[in-house]
Amino acid sequence: MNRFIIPMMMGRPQTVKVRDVAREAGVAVGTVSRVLNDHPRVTPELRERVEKAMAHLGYEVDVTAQSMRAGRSRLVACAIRDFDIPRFALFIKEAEAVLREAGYTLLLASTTNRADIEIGLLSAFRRRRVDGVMMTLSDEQHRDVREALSAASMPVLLIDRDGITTLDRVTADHREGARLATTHLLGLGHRRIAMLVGDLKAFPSRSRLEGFREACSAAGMVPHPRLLRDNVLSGEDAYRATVSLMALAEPPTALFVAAMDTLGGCLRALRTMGIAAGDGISVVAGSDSDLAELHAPPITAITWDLAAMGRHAATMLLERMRGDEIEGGRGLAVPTQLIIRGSTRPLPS
Amino acid sequence: MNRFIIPMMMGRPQTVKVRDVAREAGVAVGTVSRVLNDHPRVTPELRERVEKAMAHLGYEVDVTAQSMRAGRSRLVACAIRDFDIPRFALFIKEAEAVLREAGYTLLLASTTNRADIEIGLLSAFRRRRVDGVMMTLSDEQHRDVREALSAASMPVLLIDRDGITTLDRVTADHREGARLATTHLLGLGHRRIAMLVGDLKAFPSRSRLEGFREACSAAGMVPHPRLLRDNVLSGEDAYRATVSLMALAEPPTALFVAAMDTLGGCLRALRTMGIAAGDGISVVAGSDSDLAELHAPPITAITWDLAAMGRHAATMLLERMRGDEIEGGRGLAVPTQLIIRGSTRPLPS
DNA sequence: AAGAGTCAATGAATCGGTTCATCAAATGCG
DNA sequence: CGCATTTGATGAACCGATTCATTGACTCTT
Repeated sequence: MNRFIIPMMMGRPQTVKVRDVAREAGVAVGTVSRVLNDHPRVTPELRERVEKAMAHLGYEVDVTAQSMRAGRSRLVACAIRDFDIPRFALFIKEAEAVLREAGYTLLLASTTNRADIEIGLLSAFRRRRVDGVMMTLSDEQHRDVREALSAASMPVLLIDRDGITTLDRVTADHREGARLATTHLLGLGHRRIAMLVGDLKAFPSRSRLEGFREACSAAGMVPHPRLLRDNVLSGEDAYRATVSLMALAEPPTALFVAAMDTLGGCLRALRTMGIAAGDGISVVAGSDSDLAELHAPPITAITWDLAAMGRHAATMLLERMRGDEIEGGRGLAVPTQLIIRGSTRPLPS
Repeated sequence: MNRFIIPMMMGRPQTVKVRDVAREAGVAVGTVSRVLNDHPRVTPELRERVEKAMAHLGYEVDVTAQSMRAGRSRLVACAIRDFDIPRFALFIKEAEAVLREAGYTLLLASTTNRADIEIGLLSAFRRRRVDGVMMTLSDEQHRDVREALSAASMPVLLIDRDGITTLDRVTADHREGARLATTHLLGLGHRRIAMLVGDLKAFPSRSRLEGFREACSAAGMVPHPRLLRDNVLSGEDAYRATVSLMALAEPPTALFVAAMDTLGGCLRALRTMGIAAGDGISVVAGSDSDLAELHAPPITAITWDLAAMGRHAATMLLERMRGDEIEGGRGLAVPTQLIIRGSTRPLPS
């Protein structure tokens, strides 16, 4: 005898809807909705009946439909230039925890530090009715980016950027960190101090350079332009920059590797060239890491609380999304400190 | 003369809708939708008129509304136990790039390696009508988790987990990596080999232990149970485990720090105790890093291509989401290799 | 007991797209 | 030319929740 062949369930999986729950419980759809949203004026008796029906049918609310009706999505987008940077992960982790606690889900995208992608993402976020955005910018002065930001229609918070004062910003005090590091090197007698720094269009590098220059002029010293290398963004960049610096006729006696996550490239170059950090040359890292701490000798480094940055960013964005009336953009700077280790030594006289 | 006070625009920002575009272009709403979705049968003349109207009004589709109608969201969720792990960031970065290319947006959440959170996230993802999920699991055998997975209603891909063969899995060949590392140590004459490993309920640690045991029995050697430390999940755990191991009456002559991202803690402990890696004790790291490469001496380490894992995971999930009829779950294992460096030396006889 | 006021529950309208049955016009064919 | 077929456009219905004007029942007041 033939068996009927049961066809694969195709297309939209049939889900349980409020309508179904309402029918099961013998109430109106509006009542089910009120139960769902904890409306204060629902009799316990009905509430229980509805909840029983929901459990029985395995009902789950459709967030998409809620979003459409409410005009908000309970999504927060985070776009950073490259989340391959280990320490940024800490920022995201903390921000996500705070946001999830508040009922939001995190959307993630990477901008590759390109203005066109930043603009594209902003519009993609808007199309998704995202409730808030936290992001880095490749160039705060970029005309089209600024235009896209002002057309954003949802709160935007800048991560480690300080150029647009109408927006909320969470930064680290890189200027002070760089000033401390440079002052430390100057105090040890160093004068030929090389600096490896990232993209000077963006806040962190720009303010690190400021701090560097500030310390130099406080010591009555003019930094040598040939010892400044900008656009150092990756380990490979740092490797090349270090090699070329050490090949100079008058090589630096100290290296300030200020860009994030580039210490490895620099140390690799020094090792290849047979130069010992600390002994042959003093080295300061712009951001601390296991690598800096556990290197031999351990590397003097600047540090700050990235977890706190993540928490603050999420909290400030939540306030904006709640619609709190806050005047203008707020800037919050997390302090930086210098951890002095064995890689920075007095210049031999 | 009094000025009228213009009230702040409150509530829902009035957006341009297809209806408005249709009116502006003098066509039906259905036609605008067909232009939006590149329907083949639209005369170029009309298409142009509609596109002009969209540009003129600054129209942007509402992805939420599209999602609701279509029953899919073009969202892919990624939930991993802790994205503070630097190398995982690489996985996510590559996966996100592939997914974005295909028109999907990445949702991110961290599970803290807790089964209840994993279950909660699965249902949150379902409520958001997420199209696909990639995730780690704290315990593949956990009853409730398996139940939640089978009720998932969207494709789920496991990241570095291999226990549920009905699902797609992307793993690294940790077993082979551990086997290579252990064989290497045994070949150098080591017999008291300590192993620091994570949660044995999860695939990576379990299969590392298998590889370790396999190499041991191939050498006719029985590993000493007191030298095995599991549940080493953080740098602090590794620190404590190392200290306690080295304080044994018969301390190990080699340390296999197999858990991810725990090498730092181990090296910190050794430094504190005045033991030199390589010289006093041989050390192998379960995953490579700048720290391993640039340490003095450089640390022998297992490595694999996490970027490729990310790409594969995204690609396989995309195939599932396209609805390709694929039999059962597919398992893809990325190969691991051992990089031998100075931290592993022959046992002095 | 009539009128005013509360309180719960109802269900039609709404959010902003997409789909598809339907229709009109254009084309093909003998 | 007449009939069948194809093509392009139309707009009502729909996706699944929430909202709010409305209704009916009940409680106070006087």
